[in-house]
Amino acid sequence: MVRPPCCTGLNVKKGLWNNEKEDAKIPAYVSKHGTRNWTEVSKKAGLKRYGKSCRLRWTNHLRPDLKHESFTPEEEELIIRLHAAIGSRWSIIAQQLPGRTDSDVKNYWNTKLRKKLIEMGIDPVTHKPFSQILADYGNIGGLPRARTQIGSLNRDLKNALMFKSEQSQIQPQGFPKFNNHLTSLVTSPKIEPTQDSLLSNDIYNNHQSLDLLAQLQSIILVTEASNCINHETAQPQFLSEGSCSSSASPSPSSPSSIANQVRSPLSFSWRDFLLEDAFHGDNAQEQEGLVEISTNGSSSHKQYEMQMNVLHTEEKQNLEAAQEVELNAQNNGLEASSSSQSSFVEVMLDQENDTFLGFPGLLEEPLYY
DNA sequence: AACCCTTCCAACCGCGGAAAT
DNA sequence: GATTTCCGCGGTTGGAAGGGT
Repeated sequence: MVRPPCCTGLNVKKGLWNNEKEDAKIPAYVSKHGTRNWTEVSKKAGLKRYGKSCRLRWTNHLRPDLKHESFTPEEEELIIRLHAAIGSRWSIIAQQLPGRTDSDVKNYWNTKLRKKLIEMGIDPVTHKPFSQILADYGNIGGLPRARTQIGSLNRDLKNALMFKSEQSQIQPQGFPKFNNHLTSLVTSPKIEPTQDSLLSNDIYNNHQSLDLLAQLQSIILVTEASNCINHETAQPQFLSEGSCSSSASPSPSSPSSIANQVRSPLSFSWRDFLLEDAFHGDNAQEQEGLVEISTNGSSSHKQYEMQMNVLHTEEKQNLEAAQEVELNAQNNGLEASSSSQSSFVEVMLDQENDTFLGFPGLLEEPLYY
């Protein structure tokens, strides 16, 4: 007993939506019946399109709340920063940009921002200057733990190196001269903004955005923490000793697509590398807390439910409670069939106003925009 | 005017998870 | 529980548009 196929026998149309009558049918139907079932929308609105195609047309073009003007510098900055924090999770990034779709953001990144960063000498994947990557590339070669992690430089780096080699002006430190609005941005919240910088408008200057960044970074950590719990034995070389529950065993019943990604020894990831440092936090001066993050053990990042319960270490009761939860988390990790897992990460907090500063080691280094 | 090249973006594709049956 | 469809996401691509020669 299975669902009947929705579109068999239908003479389904593909390609551009250049017929205004087609476009008009979707909003008319959606306003009456909503967007719950796109197959129904397609059928009942009389469109010879797959429901999926109708949904795409609606979400990317016909939705009344969409912005159609070009991206503002502020939006541009936000995209770059969020991309630095969470990578190409366009739907999450787009949620922070009212009126923009994931497709908008993705296209804008691929056509404009990526190139812009490359021309500035910044690797759009790691958000670090190519010169620093090269330096690190040399340094990392000497580190025992990283010997097998370094593969080849990515295509962008190569392109940029070619691009830079064509430039007659070479900057002393290997940094290009910046001449656009991104020039003076420094992303670390710990660094004082210069007067002429755009940090006055910077997202780091309001706590709401800091919270957002915290959540987004948590996605990375939750994802990796989940990997850690489920697949520690499979990928021990990417995670520091002690950063995971050592008693956790892989969970065959809940395979994670992220965790299952085969990480070739040759495919070096800066995110993995930085994350590894994040678990080595050594910031005695910073007030540290514990962030409890609950996951449902599912593989996709969108499935995670996060609780950002900050527990100050100085509050003994909370700490004891946190330790108890941690213990439970470890126990849960032992259960392959457990539907709920927990893990802990350290965070840095601003003691005065109790706001999120970052994860130890993760964003301590400034980004170079 | 014709051709070529680049840019841009709308749409498609494939995947994984959820939901329906 | 098995099977199929639906939905949402990120990556990729085809082709229109624009600019240069």
